[in-house]
Amino acid sequence: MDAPAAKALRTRRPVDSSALAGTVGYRLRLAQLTVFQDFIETFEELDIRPADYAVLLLIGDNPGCKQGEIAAALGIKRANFVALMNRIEERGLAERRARSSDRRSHALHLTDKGAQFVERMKELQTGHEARLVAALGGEADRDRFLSYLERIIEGKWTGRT
Amino acid sequence: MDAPAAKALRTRRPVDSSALAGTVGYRLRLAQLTVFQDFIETFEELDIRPADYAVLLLIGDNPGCKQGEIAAALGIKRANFVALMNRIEERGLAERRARSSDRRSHALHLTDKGAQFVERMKELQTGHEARLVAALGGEADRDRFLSYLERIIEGKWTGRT
DNA sequence: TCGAATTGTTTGCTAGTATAACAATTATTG
DNA sequence: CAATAATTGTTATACTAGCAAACAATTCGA
Repeated sequence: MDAPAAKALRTRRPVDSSALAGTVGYRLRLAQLTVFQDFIETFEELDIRPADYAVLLLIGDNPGCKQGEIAAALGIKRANFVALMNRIEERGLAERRARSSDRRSHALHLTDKGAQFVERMKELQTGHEARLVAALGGEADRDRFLSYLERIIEGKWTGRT
Repeated sequence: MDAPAAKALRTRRPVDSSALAGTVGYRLRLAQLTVFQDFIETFEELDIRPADYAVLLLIGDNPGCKQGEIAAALGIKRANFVALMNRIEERGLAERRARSSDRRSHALHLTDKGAQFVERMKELQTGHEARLVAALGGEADRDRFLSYLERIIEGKWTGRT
């Protein structure tokens, strides 16, 4: 008899998921997963995930910021930000400095090593984004696509909120 | 002095997240979260989440399917599908039937109650989708948007995969 | 000065996802 | 046929992510 794979190809009627596939939300989720996957692979050499990337980028653009400010800008709860920031600090990429004005909060800064790291991050991000834009059809299509995303994010269409 | 809120408005320079916001992946994630949020609110009355919705819909369209087939079609691991299916079965919406041909696998079927449930699901989904399509600008824009998503999902643009 | 608010932190809970191992069953193959 | 391999559902386990509640230290507001 044939190999199992051949048999599978012949006898297995594929599951009909057309009712799901016709849905905007479902395809949006698939697209998001695809992009995240490529993002993760792109940044594998730096051993960071999307959240780390975002935090480092924002600290770089907002030196001296408080933890809560970065967290809020990214939709991360203060409580969950602690472990994230601990990892980043242990890797020597950023640090919490004391502030004279307010001893409750910490001022976040990139280290020199962190600044170099962010430069490398941006190089990798440029490649990732370029591939994605090319897949969309070019700059004009990217803008159109972003416009659609913006209409969804704006959120005035949602039921209760 | 002013109220705290007023002070915040005056003195807090907002965090600059423009480097992140200009990114396709970031906005894609925000849009996906927005849609999921509306989905969850829409289906609150039925007490189901996106995964339950997808499983019930697929069982309805593929009666007699095996657990592993539904799971694979949704990108869910067989191991994680068990608890999901247990909940659905305990609610009396679907059932695992024995098969004479292969006593290893179960044939999944909606119960009568489950079939009614799926009808209500589809009603709610229609409303959710209609709101979303309206936000995008109408049917033509939805098709254009889906086309963009498809280009991303196709995935031929990704680095390693 | 005293109560309220802010800030970072810890702890505990839930959901989602991944792997490994297992028993029962079925398929393959020498 | 008998031994071996593959399939299927299941359990157990772990790890990530996220949320809420509570807390100490500190600062603010009245």
